[in-house]
Amino acid sequence: MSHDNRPSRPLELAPQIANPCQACAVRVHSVCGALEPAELNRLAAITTQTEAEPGETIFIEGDPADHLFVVTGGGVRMYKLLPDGRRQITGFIFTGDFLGLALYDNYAYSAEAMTKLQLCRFPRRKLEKLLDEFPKLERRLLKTASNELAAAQDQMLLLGRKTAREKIATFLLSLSERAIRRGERGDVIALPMSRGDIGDYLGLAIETVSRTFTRFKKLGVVYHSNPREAKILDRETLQHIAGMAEDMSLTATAAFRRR
Amino acid sequence: MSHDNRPSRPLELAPQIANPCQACAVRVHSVCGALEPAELNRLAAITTQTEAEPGETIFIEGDPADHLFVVTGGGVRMYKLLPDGRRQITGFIFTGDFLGLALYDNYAYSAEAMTKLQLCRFPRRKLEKLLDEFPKLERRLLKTASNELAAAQDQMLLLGRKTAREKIATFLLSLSERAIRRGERGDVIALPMSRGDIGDYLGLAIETVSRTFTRFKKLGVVYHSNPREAKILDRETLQHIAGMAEDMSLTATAAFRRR
DNA sequence: CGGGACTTTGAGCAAATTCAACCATTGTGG
DNA sequence: CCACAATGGTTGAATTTGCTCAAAGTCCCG
Repeated sequence: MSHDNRPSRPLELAPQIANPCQACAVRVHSVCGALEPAELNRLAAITTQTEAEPGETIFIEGDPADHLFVVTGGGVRMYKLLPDGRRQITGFIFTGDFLGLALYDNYAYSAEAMTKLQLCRFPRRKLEKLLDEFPKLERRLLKTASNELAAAQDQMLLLGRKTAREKIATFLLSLSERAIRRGERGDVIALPMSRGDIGDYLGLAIETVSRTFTRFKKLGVVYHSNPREAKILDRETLQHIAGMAEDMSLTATAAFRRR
Repeated sequence: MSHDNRPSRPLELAPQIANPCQACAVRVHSVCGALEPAELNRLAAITTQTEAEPGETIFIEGDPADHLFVVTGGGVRMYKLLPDGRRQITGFIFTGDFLGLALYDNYAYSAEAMTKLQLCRFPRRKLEKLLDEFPKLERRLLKTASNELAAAQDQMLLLGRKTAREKIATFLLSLSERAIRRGERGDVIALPMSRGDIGDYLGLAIETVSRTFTRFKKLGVVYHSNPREAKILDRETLQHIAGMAEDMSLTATAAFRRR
């Protein structure tokens, strides 16, 4: 258990030799992509590159929200806890994603590295100053927030109204879509998170996650070479199981049904 | 069923005699509060005041997101549907709240009037132009989005990990806190939504909502003079049942527990 | 080779849902 | 003004989904 690893320390490397943002591979996918190369210097000036080990805590719910982050490599789980230890993972974050979007004084959730992690860290105060200067950046952040809000609503639908099978199917498909969006192949999916993480993300017990995976495997829908990888064999069926909420915008007729 | 009432029509009143925003009672509580009285004219110029009847649809998930709204009177439910009609209510919105925060092309959810409703309607394009002009407004919107994101995460915790009793207790307390924040009394709570709405908001069957209310009543925690009103008799116990996730920031020790 | 963490599988159980009546309130037409 | 339909809410019984508890299997690392 590595929760006593408090927020990470600056990287050992010399930080500002050249502008690290210029060379950053994930820039285009992330908020930083809103800025012109010339403007990037201003961003680079307030950036500290840091790392974290698997299991290490980036910040804890309730901590003063002094920093915002961009993940430049690795995966993060965000979560909230109940006093008795029950945990809800509110999201997984991967390379290129923004972490810590909170314009309030304290983090609303905790964040932990799932894998070895590289991060860019921005002091919140300084970043807010930069927002005043570059409206483009602020607009981008607003769109990011808007995006996350939509994702959160999808997740509410999943948590509140989908069955275990539907939850797992939706989860696999959304990981697949995320991969495709990043130009990776969509059929072989890496699962950097544990069964427990998946359960706490989908509102299921760890055993239910495992059983459901097994069921999908027996159905021939998914194949696992090992627990940390899933290969989608029958996307059609998976989409069918997931409930296909995605098609809603097209059908729209269902909006007239009530239970 | 009144779902064929499509987006509402302009109010009968002469719209621009004086600046209606100047006199607006909910301004301070809402995004409009970000602007100086002088700047309000610009906002007023793109505003249309409209109304809607109970049950009337404001917009449907997937519709082009042409307008944003501020609720100036009444209550709204936002929801998403699965193709088979299962519904998840993603939030209730009341007087002073912003509706339709979506900087993308289509609404991510549907919105329906729960009560007789007054709204200010802003064309999205024009409002976005105004954002360029008034960074204050954009910052306010970003804070609003940030806020909603935090609320969405709380709701995920509730949906994924709380029991029926905890859900109902949390729901009552959050309605109470909202009322207090608005300067109303916190013990007598109006429930403008039906049991079905509450169930679809909390991820419960309608019968479970009803049974849990009855249980609370028998426990002497809550009293209902009628189904649309709840009076909190024993706030302590209610908070205890709710799981008190709110205190997390103080205790923090629980962050080290795992299941 | 052995310990530990994670995963899978099985059996029994419990919380919440479903199905089915019944009750209460409101509005309508005779 | 009353009867009664309609809507929404409550209550009960049976069922089910997913959880808990328990044990065994797998993989990784030292």
